[in-house]
Amino acid sequence: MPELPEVQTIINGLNRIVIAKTISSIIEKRQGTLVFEKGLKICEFGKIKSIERRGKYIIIKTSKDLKLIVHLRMTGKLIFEKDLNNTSSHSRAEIIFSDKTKLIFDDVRTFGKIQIVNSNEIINALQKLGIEPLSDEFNAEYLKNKLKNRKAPIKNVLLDQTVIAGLGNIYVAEILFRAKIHPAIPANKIETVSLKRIVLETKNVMQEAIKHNGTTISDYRSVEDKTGEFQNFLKVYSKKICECGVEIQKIKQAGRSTYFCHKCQNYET
DNA sequence: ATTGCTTCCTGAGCGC
DNA sequence: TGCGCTCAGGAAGCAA
Repeated sequence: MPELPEVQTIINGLNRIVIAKTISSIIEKRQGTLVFEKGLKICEFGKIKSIERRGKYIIIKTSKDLKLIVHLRMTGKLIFEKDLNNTSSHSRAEIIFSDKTKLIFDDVRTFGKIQIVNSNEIINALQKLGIEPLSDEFNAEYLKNKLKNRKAPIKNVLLDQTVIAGLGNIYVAEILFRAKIHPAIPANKIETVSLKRIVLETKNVMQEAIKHNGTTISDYRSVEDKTGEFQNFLKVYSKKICECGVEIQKIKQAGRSTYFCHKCQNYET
């Protein structure tokens, strides 16, 4: 499931491969994958001018003042393909370039979408996003302020994209393990010294995961169709035994599985 | 304002 | 081999 490091890896790949290519057409292979801004008239898509990330969103800007806003959700992939005759098993949309290459949006579970809007259009979901975990503004003070009225478990609140943009289930588990924080502690009960560890480990985990091209548990692939390597560095997510020798606990929080070590992650604020 | 439940969807893995 | 069941989960929409 693509989270910030996977999305960043994809963007790095796109910037190597498809920047400046001219889009000749975009083909929808499964209805509902492409979402056009209401009333938008498109004559030409233009050239790919820039590719940026915000949270888990990929924002592709073109020379014809359009934005393609891609969200991969659970199983979405953007795979570059040199042969127009080739496709993939779950191709949902294909961005065709004038040089007879294409970018395939492949998505098994079909939750992913590509929104196509005017470059000046402000997307509600993007506007509501919290700050980027790798920015300097993400610090203990920011977190303390954001969490002060949140009594939900810290695990759930860290997954809230309006608090921090880009974390998902795998990385939150790893961050809380490294910060030695129990996932069920109410967010507003966590002391500043612990918040500082969360901030530090969030940045560490994000940087290390980007360095290793993200985490592939099952579906995630880079633009070049390669797996990430950070799965080799995971300490708790989908693990059975902690490195301390104790059995990893698996619980449900807000409908999602949480992995943690009850010995290393004490229920202390 | 905050929280949690449901929904979308397909394929893998499991027991029988 | 194949059937039916459970699980995986990001975020929108909704009710409380």
